[in-house]
Amino acid sequence: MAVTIIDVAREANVSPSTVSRVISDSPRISERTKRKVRQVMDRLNYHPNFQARNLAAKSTKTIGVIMSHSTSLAFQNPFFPEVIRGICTSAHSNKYGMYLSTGGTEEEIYQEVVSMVQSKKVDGIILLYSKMNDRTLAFLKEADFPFTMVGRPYQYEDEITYIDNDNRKIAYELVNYLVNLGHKQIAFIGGNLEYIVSLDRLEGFKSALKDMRLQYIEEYIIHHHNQVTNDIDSIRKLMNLEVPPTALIAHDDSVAYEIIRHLEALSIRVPDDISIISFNNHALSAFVKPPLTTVDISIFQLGLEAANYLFEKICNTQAPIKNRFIPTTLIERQSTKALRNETIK
Amino acid sequence: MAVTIIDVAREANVSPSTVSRVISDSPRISERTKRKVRQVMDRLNYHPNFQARNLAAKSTKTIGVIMSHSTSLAFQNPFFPEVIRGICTSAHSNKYGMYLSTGGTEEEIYQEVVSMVQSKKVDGIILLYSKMNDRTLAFLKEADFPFTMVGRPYQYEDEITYIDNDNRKIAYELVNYLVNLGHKQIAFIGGNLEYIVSLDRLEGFKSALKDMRLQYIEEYIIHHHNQVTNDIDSIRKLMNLEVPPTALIAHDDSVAYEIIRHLEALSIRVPDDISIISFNNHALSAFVKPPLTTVDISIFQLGLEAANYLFEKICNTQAPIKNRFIPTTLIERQSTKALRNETIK
DNA sequence: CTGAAAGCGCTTACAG
DNA sequence: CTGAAAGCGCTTACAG
Repeated sequence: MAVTIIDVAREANVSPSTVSRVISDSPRISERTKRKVRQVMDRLNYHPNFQARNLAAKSTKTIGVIMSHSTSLAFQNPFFPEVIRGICTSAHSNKYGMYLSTGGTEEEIYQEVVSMVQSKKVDGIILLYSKMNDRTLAFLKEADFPFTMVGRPYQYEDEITYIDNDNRKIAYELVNYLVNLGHKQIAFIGGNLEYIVSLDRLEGFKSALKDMRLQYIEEYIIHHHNQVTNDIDSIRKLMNLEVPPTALIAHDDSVAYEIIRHLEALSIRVPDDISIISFNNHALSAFVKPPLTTVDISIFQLGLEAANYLFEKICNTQAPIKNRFIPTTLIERQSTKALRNETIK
Repeated sequence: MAVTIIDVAREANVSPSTVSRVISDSPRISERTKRKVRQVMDRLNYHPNFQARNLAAKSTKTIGVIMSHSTSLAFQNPFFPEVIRGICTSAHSNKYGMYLSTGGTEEEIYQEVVSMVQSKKVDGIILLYSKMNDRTLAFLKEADFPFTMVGRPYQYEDEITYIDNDNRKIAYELVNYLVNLGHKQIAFIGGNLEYIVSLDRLEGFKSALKDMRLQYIEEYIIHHHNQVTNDIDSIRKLMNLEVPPTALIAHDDSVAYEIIRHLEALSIRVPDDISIISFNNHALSAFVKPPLTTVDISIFQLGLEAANYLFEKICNTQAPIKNRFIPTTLIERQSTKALRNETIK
C-alpha cells in the first residue's frame, strides 16, 4: 500500500540501506546516487515512516510539554500560548515535534508523564510549572529522564535544569519602587503557595520590607488560591483595617483587575486612593482602566530557553545542570501614584 | 536494555503473542493467564513500546492540532487554552495523545501538516481556524485524510465536518439587541476578512441592517486586520463623521478594550456616549471598565466536539459528514445602554 | 484459549 | 561509496 524504502530501492537500483542513508543525507553516499534516489522518491511520492524510523533509531523526535492541572490552567491563560510559542520555535529548529499534555487532575498528569517516559513516547519533557512535593518531578528526577522546568524547583535546585524569572528579586524591586513613591503601607495579594513562583514573590516582598525597615503586617498578606475564590470580602477587610494599605502588589494582572473592580465597588479609586502594581503583563493590561503598571516576565523567552536547555540534555546526557533567570521589565503605566503629603497617619 | 514482550513471555512461560494479547486485554485470553502475565509485567516493570505498537498496528494513537499562524495567535490568546482543554478532554477519553503544531508562517504550517500526514505521525487532524484559499485545507481534503475544523469552511461546506458558532445569526442578533435599545447608527469593527469567522459576522451584521431597514453606511465598517494595526485614527475618523454611530459591534473583546481606550482619549464615554458589544467573552471582560457586554462562544465545547467528530471519523472512515453550531450566550454587562430621546439627529 | 511465523518500515554495525 | 543481514518491539492472520 504505502510506498516504502524497498520500493524506492528497487526502482533506483540500489539497496534499502542506501535509500536509508539518502533519507538522512549521510555524507557517505555520493551526490550522484543521492540525486538518483531522490528523483525516484519524488516520482513515487515516497515519505519515510516516522514511527518506523524512530523505532529503528531508538529516538522519538518528540518532546513532551506538561501543563499544570486545569484548575490553574484558567489562571495561566495568557501564559500558555506564549510559552508554547517559545517552545515551538526551539523545537522547530531542532526538527522536533511536541506532544502536549493537559491532564485534568494532578494524578492524571502524573500518569501521563509516567506513560510518556515508560512507553518511550518522547525524548524529553518540559514541566511548565514548579510546585511543592510534586510526584511528577520526583519521578522524572528518579528516572533520570531528560527534562527541564519553567520555574525554580523547590528542592535540588542545583541538580535540576530550569529557567525562571528571578521572582524574589522582582518582588523586592517592586516594594522598592513603591517605597520610592512614598508608600509605606504595602499589601501583598499572593498566589497559591504550593507553587514556587508564589513563594518566591512572597519571600522577595518580605525581605524588602525588612531591608527597608517597614513593618511586616500579617493582615496585609492575602493568599489568592485561585481566581474564583477571591472575593470582595477579603478586600473589604483589608481596606477597613485601622491603617489600610496605600499600595498593593498583586500576583498576576488578572488578580489586579479583579481587585480593582472590588475596590471600585467600595468607592476606592486606583491610583488616587491606592496604588496597584502587579506581575505578568497580560496583553490586555494596557487597555484596562487604569492601565496597569506590571512586570513583563518574557514568557516567550522562558519557553524558548527551557526548550533549548532540554535539547542540550537530549543531545548529551552528560550536559551540565544549568539554570538561568530571564530578565524582566517593569512596564510603568497608570495604576501607581506617588503618595502625597496627606499620607494616612 | 529495555524489557520487552519477549522477556515477559519467557518469564511467564507463554508466547509473545499471548503477552501482546494481554496488553490489549483481548477477550480470547483466559483470566488466569492474564493474571499470571500481568504479575510478570509488574515484576519486570514492563511497559509496551508506543512506537513499536503503533508501527505494527498501523495506527498512531495521536491527533494533530493545527493553529493558525502566529500573527493571529496573539489575537487568539484566550481562545487557545480553552479549545485545547476541550480537545484534550476528548482525546483523553479516547486514549489518544495530541501533537501540536504552531508553525511560524502559513507555509510552515502547510509543510508541517503535509509531513504529519505523509509520514504518518497522526491518525487525524483538527484545524483550529478556517480561512479562504487555504492550501492546508485543500491538501487534507484532497488526501482524504481524517480531519475536522473549528470554523465553517468557505467552500465544500457539505463535504467537510466542522464545528462552529452560528456567527451570522449571532451578529444578526447583536444588531437586533442594539436596535431594541433604540440604536440606529451601528458601526462594525470586524476582523481579518481572510478568516471565515470575520466574513460570517459581517454578513450577519449586513443582513440584519437590511431586515431592520437601517441604512448601510460604508464608513461604519472598519476591518481590524490584527491587533497591532488598529489605531486611534480610524476611531477618530469614525466618531468625526457627520452622523457618528451610537453603538458599535466589535469582533473580539480585546478589540473592544482597545477601542474603549481610544474613545476615552477622545473623551467619548462608554456606554453613556456610545454602546459597545462584542464577541468571545474573555475571562477578563467582567473586570474591565466598563464590564463588557459580549457573546460567550463556548470555546471548550468547540474543541470538545471537534475532537469527538474527529474520533468518529478515525474509527469509521465512512462516518457521515457532520457539522454543528455550538450555542452561544449573550452576557449582558455594562457596556451598552438604551439610547435616550436626546438621540443625535 | 494459545503459539509459530510473518510482517510493520525503517537503521546501523559489519564487511568489502 | 555501497550492500546483506540483523534488529528495533510490537501485532495479527493462520492454525490448532
